[in-house]
Amino acid sequence: MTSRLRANDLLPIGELARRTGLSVSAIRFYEDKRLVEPIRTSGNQRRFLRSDIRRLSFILIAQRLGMALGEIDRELRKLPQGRTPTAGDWHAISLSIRGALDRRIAELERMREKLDGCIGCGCLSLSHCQLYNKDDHLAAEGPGPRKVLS
Amino acid sequence: MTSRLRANDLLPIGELARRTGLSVSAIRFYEDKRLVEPIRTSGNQRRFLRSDIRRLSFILIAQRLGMALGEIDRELRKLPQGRTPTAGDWHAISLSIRGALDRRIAELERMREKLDGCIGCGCLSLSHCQLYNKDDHLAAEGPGPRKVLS
DNA sequence: CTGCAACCTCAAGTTAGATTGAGGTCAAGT
DNA sequence: ACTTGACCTCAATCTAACTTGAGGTTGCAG
Repeated sequence: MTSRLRANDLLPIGELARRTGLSVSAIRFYEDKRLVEPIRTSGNQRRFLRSDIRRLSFILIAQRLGMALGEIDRELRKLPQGRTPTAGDWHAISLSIRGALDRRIAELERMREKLDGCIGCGCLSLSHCQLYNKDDHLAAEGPGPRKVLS
Repeated sequence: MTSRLRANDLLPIGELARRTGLSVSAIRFYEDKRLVEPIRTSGNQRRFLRSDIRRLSFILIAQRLGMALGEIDRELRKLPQGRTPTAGDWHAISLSIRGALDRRIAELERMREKLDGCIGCGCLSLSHCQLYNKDDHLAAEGPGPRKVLS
């Protein structure tokens, strides 16, 4: 409870885990995927910037919105290199995921309409049912039968 | 092009694959998971009922709605044993997945509202942001950090 | 009756997103 | 100096949803 862990304001991995709710192993995994890039102490221990808390929070939020780590990475790369992101930087990224969210909702709503048509006719038949339409491939989420739906 | 493959109206696996757009291996995989239960010829080849086309179509549709095979299995088990499902049977199941779809859309809409709050404040901070709220664990879809979000 | 496509089984590989474990090091308190 | 907890790496394991491949059989057309 004593040592204030100031030391240039860098956080060890356990601290970051505590503050984000992520597990230590998950954070290391994200480093592997280059979603965070901590510096190292002379003793080879990771040290994170305070702004990485927000970075990891963003990852958690984006995942809940259904984004894959790859997409999240792409968003995060829009952040400025070299300087700590400002509220404005995060704001821009938030707007971008708001767009993704809108599209996902719209997709599901289209599915719902089609399903309603199907409930009406009771069909569920590949040859007639609108629900099975390879062209609007909404299957961006979840594994699914890869060959067929991707 | 000659042999009519009537023979009691049973379909070999390749036919079923052709008609559903699934791969042969995927259908075998689904049999493994007991999502379809074909009978066998004396030579140990699978033979499917015509109604299995619809059954597999349902699987495809439900997957696009974001359902996992396990859930889909649970739905399919509501179908009558022993007799070929009627349009009414499928209708009931469609209603049930319509409910699931509604819930998913509602969840995403709640996320959107929260995100809007966040865009307003530009925070994305775990300690203040509503978006990070462990209690409404919407993370029913996609992998995500299991320990944290499930 | 032969050829060949379509079928069979079973084991291993794939991707995403992590977790778990073994074996070892670092650093802070006493 | 010692102990202990936090940290390190690296390899293996897990789930979902399949695919791929090896090696072998079936069944229908000619």
